Amino acid sequence: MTIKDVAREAKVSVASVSRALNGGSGVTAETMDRIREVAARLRYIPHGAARSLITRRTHTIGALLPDLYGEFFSELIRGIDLAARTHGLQLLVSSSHDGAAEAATAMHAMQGRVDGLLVMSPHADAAFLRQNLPVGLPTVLMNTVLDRDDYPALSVDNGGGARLVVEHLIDAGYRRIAFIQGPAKNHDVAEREQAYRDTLAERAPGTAPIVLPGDFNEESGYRAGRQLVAMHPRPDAVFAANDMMAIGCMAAIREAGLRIPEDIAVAGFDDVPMARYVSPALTTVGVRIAELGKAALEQLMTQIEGRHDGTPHAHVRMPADLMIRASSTNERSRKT
Amino acid sequence: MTIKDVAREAKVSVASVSRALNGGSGVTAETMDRIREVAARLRYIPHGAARSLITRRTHTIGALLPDLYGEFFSELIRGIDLAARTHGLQLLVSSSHDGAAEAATAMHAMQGRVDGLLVMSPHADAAFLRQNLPVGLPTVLMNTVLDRDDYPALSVDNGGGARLVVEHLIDAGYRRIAFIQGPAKNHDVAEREQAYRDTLAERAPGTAPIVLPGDFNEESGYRAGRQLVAMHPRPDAVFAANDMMAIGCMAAIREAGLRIPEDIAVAGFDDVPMARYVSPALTTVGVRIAELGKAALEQLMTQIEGRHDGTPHAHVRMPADLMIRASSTNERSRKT
DNA sequence: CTGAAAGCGCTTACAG
DNA sequence: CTGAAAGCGCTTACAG
Repeated sequence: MTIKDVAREAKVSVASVSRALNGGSGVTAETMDRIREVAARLRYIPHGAARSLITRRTHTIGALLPDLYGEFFSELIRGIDLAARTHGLQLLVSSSHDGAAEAATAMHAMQGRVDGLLVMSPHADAAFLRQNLPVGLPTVLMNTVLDRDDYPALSVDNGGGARLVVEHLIDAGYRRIAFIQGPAKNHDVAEREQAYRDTLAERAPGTAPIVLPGDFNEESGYRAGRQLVAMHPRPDAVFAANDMMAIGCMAAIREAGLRIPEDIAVAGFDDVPMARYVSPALTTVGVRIAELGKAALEQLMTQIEGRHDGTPHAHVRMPADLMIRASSTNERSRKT
Repeated sequence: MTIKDVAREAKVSVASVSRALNGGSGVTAETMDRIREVAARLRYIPHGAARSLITRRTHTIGALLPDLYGEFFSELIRGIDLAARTHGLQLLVSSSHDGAAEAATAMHAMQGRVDGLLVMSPHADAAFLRQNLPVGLPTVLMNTVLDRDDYPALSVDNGGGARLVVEHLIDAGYRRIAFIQGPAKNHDVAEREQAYRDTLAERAPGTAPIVLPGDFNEESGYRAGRQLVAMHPRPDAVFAANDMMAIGCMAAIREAGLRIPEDIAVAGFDDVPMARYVSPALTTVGVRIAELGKAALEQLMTQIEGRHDGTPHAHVRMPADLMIRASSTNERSRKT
């Protein structure tokens, strides 16, 4: 069932069918009606690949993400999808690029299938991108390690968010503040840890950083919590690099018979929906993930539509908001 | 940068370039090496749409979903994506088809872009599908209203899961069991409600069903909870059509100064990750969503590869598991 | 092994 | 307004 079948059945050329079905300029009303009637009757649907080949437009954007699973990516995809819909775009997603080779393959697979690319990848350093991105394909980077480059980039303000948490804990009177790390090479985590160390040094000089390993999963937070409660002196607050670890850590603290936040305050990062529901509710950093996705897509659209003015692309930081909840607000606050 | 550029630079025909880059059978090792070297140097990447047009393969499958957001869809997409990766397939997602027209447009947009389609849509009745699905495109239905048709279908065993919940509550001694509905025209909800009514009639004859409206959002569960606690006689258990409403309902019960499960037991449906973390932990039905996605994709693959034997497609029900947690296990159980 | 040619399904100048 | 023709970038029989 192709445009030829419609043309034959309607007794016109394929050119007329094409015109009738694409707005109809250049055909009489009668011709158009007849063609449309035939197309509908034959259930003709234009072939996307063929159309893309000639129009150079796919009305699709690609999203290369480390994963599709979990609160964070669910929310990110939602933001991207919502914005994409307002532009009439489809979404081609690709995930789990464990290695650089896989990430490269995924990028290549986008060639000729998308009008632009949204990339969030731990492999996305400058050399890798230059080597593997289809040339000329508009691209926007998300949560990238690049501070400024040929590509526009948007990131969560990890440093700013972490700073707000540590300042809040210090203001609430906590001093021995531990940090639970995320995956080793994760750039977001590195920024959060750096801000933790810097803020501690600035606002509570003389207090030593206490850093525990983690991997973003709840279990690693639980393990860190077990270590934590056994320390001498015991930390009186813990800042986990994400919410799931903070929640795992809370379980370990409770198991040890300690109270939150009286004995140990807990804070996380991300503000996943669950953060509001755990008990006590978790103090955390809201990162407006959907907004990040939306902003990235809008930035991509200005590139696709050629509206970018050629100036170097700034690296936009999405603001992070401190969400103070019960896990860090001691009624009998030590300060004041 | 097309295959022609590579051919010119390597001083061969485009046919040889094509052969060298697709496995290399039919070219000498030297020719192949030279061509590949040139292709790499020129950073040539084949144009996906052009290749799809001639090979009739896109190595992409489409997923039409009502939404991309939330635990359920996140998990579903994860299952689909994981399975797709093992087959080397990309994923084209489309969501939020509020109306039938939008759903039709989304289906049409898949034509020529995917090798097969996974459809989960409230608009997916038989007539609509026959009218709008690209003819000849392998399709698998998920959570459909169709019991058996020309399309293979997979669903959560809503009835079985709901039955398990109600039986469990009755066995635990609860009798005045209320049900909180989901969105009006949702077929999953209808199946759950029917099983609730049936099981109640069978296992606790004479007890009247108590049905409250809801829309799957937490707030509607909260509102239902407020109604619930004000009833005379007050229900002693509530079964919400999904977990988020159950969680909202729990908040209302607690606010009324009542205990869970001593005064009112609560159960949900879905087993979202959060269900384990609320306090008390929520009794619910685990629906193996990722497995549903994976099974749907595998079913689609047998169709795409022409392995289907032509017999009518069965409607597969994915088993649902009762997860008994503290929200329904009264220490001082009335029965025993 | 290698290349010229046809063709996938469409759109769009170009004539008439 | 309408149609014949070229062409998008690729693959694959078909000859040589």
